Amino acid sequence: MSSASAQTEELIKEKAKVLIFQKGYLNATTQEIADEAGVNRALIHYYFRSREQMMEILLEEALNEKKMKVTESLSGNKPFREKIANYIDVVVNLGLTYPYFTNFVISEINRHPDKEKLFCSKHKAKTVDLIRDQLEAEIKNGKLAPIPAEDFMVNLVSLCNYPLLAKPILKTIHGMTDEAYYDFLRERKRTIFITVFGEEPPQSVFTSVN
Amino acid sequence: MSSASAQTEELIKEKAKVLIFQKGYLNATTQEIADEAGVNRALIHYYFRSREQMMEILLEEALNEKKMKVTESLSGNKPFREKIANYIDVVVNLGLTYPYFTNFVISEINRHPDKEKLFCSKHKAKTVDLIRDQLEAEIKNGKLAPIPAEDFMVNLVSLCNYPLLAKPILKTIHGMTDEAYYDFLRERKRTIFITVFGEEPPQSVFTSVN
DNA sequence: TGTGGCGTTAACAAAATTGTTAAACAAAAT
DNA sequence: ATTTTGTTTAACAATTTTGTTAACGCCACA
Repeated sequence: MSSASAQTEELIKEKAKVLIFQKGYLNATTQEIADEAGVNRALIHYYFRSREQMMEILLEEALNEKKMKVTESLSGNKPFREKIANYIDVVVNLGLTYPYFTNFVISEINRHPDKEKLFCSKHKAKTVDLIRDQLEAEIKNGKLAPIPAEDFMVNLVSLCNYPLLAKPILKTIHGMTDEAYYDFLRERKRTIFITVFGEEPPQSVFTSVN
Repeated sequence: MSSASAQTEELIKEKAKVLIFQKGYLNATTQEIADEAGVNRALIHYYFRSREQMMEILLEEALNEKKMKVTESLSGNKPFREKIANYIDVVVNLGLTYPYFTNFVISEINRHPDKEKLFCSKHKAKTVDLIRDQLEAEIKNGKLAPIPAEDFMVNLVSLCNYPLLAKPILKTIHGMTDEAYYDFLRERKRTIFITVFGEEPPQSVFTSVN
């Protein structure tokens, strides 16, 4: 596999992700993807055989990246609040670059219900389990209002993901530019923490966007 | 317009909504819609001229229904918490029947950015304004932790909508049947209230699903 | 009874999208 | 220099999806 080849293949995947996961053009045609990458449409078939196979690769890659980052944010011997702060940071940052990724995954599941388990079961089940013990300990110690781990996680996921997903709507509501919207989201990391815990986050645990 | 005609037209719209907003088949073809309604595909063109025009009608109808219900839930002289409880109730119930409606709206906005303002601007801007004064009064009276109206609203919207939208994922995570999932969501109405206010809702303000 | 309008249908046409192929091209190896 | 290998392209073919049309059936009503 020559350098040029690897480059082109990567370019196509990259631009397809931009078009679909970033710009939210969920059903981009092969022509539109080729245009975005500035290459001939036939190359998509040369490298990926078919549109569908390319999609599967895109999905798997993005899924793995997210899975890895999320799992890491919730692993190790860190204190509970630090883990959750990391999680918020990671998910919001990912969402800032690929706001429509979740949207895409959901659409895919609806179109191919058989692949459902392939997508999330293993990974997400683990996510809840990564925090369950610590969460219950916090509650026992009176440091957190009692709440089932499932609800806590759903709250967290909702607060992190929805504002990214609903970007065009929220932007219009508040009459924001892209720039202002990103500022708003960065601020929201703290707001999410406060909403979930009822108190301020430790220190400046949140990173800025890449 | 004869009775049969009105019936068929309504049937097509109804079934299209089921397919797209309820089953999440976002890019249903005219054939699939016709099949769902059990009619000849040509009737879609007979009644709506083109697929696109039908979509516009579906969108407008669903949007108006939601707008009306949401606005009503937040209007009148009711106390703040009652309004918010009503809002949660309405949005979650709507989401139970049309979980992918928001998803669809977002996709549409991305495909046709020019229509953006048509969709939400007027309606949603009003939504925030419907609660701003009362929210600020609550904070002033020490009945609610200080929070900007925008953030409060985004929290609320996120917590209400995301779990519906992510139905297939969440169902898989917790290994739920459809039945169990609906129970979970009904329970969540209370959870959302508690998350947002940090305390229990008034009484049994929440209705069961229709 | 038969005529006209309306809803419905199947068959066809057009457009959009995906997939294939053969030839042109470039770079490296012989 | 020539072959070889791998990349890119334009042109074509196949498929899918949308849109159109002409004919059929049905019912109300003259």
